[in-house]
Amino acid sequence: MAGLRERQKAAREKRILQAAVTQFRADGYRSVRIEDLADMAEVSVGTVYNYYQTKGDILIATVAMEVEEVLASGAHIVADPPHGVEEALLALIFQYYDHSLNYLSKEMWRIAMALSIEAPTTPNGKRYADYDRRLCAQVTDLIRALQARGEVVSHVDAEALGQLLFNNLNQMFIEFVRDDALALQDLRDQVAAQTRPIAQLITTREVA
Amino acid sequence: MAGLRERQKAAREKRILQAAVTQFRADGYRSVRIEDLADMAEVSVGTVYNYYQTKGDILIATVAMEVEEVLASGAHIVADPPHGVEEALLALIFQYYDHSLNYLSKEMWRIAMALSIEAPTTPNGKRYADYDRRLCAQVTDLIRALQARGEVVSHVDAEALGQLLFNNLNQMFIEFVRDDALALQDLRDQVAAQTRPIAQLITTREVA
DNA sequence: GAAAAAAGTTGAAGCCATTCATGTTTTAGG
DNA sequence: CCTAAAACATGAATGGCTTCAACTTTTTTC
Repeated sequence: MAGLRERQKAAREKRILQAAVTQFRADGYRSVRIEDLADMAEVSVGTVYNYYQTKGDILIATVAMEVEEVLASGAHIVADPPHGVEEALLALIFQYYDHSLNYLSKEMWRIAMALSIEAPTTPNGKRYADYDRRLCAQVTDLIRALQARGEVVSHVDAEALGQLLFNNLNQMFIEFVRDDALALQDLRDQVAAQTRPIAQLITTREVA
Repeated sequence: MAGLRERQKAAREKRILQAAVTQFRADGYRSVRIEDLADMAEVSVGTVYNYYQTKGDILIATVAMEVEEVLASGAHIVADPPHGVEEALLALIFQYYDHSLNYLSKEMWRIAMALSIEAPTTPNGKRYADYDRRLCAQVTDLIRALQARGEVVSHVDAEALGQLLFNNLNQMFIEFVRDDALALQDLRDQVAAQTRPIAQLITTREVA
């Protein structure tokens, strides 16, 4: 069985993360001070820094929970995609989008993305970049699956196309979180409009 | 003629910006303190803040110079694109890329991008977002020009495709500046691989 | 079960972007 | 030219993230 020390550590880390998820959503990342988290988690400021290297680290930890869920949902779609190239691609993309605000606010996404760009060599930055890579791989995998089913023409480069579509959906997501006025439906509509022409171009044609 | 006050103001602003360009490149944005810029520009810290709202503002002002040049170069290509869809698209994209490190370091780009995502409602954030919009419009314009010349099939949605290609090149540029080890040539190769298949798909075929 | 060692906690101090009350320089009016 | 008003410069003070030397608690050893 785990020693006392180990249990206390786990409990403290959990309390800090819980405080962060609650406070960041309620008051906004910026106005939450480390001292607030420390108070709510009933530890000292110094202790917060024993568990997380920076304030941004705490945020990334909350983002990580969300992305892990998104990746898991995405895997189901890749394993058994809907029929039709457009339908399958949009199912995966919309899955990402619809999930994205479950635990996180737009502000939290903004800061997390900014961090990953600004400080790419930190553990945080790498972690976020790695999630991007896995999401991108999932899009590529979907295209491969559609090729295997004969729905996508076999001669297109699945990897290049997967990257292109992922980069687009990712950039559009950035625009979505940048503008608080933009609704999820707007995002869906725009990305659908961008993805559809590509879907049509790569769909296998009946050889009449 | 301009009054003394006006001339002094212009001179101070110029000295501050000059100090910023020099110091940010030499020592890195992060390690340059406002006090350093103030010293080099021979003004006080408070004065720096009379000319720029935040440290990020000063950075964005340096980025703005670069982007204006890039847009101007891009306009030439759009006005008279090389022949061939792939050639024309890559000419424009590579123009952007090759220009990008003239005055700015990768770190400066990273911070500027992070700022524009993190604080989208500030004048800075909006300014950067606006540059993105203009660059995107340029890609779209190029596609329209190629359609007008009959090189791109007329039925594709130039705007949707322009956005898709721009989002891709932009995202790839983010990855480029995120990784100090990545060379300009790597970026060019990767984006070429992603753009080429699309170029082929939208190129007008001879009707045999 | 007592003492030494290991592991972890603590909060005051340091650092730096940013603000603001005060002082100084320039302009405009007479 | 002199003065009032406007515009601007100044740098000490503020606030919040982060660090670190001193202190506690837990574990290990005998």
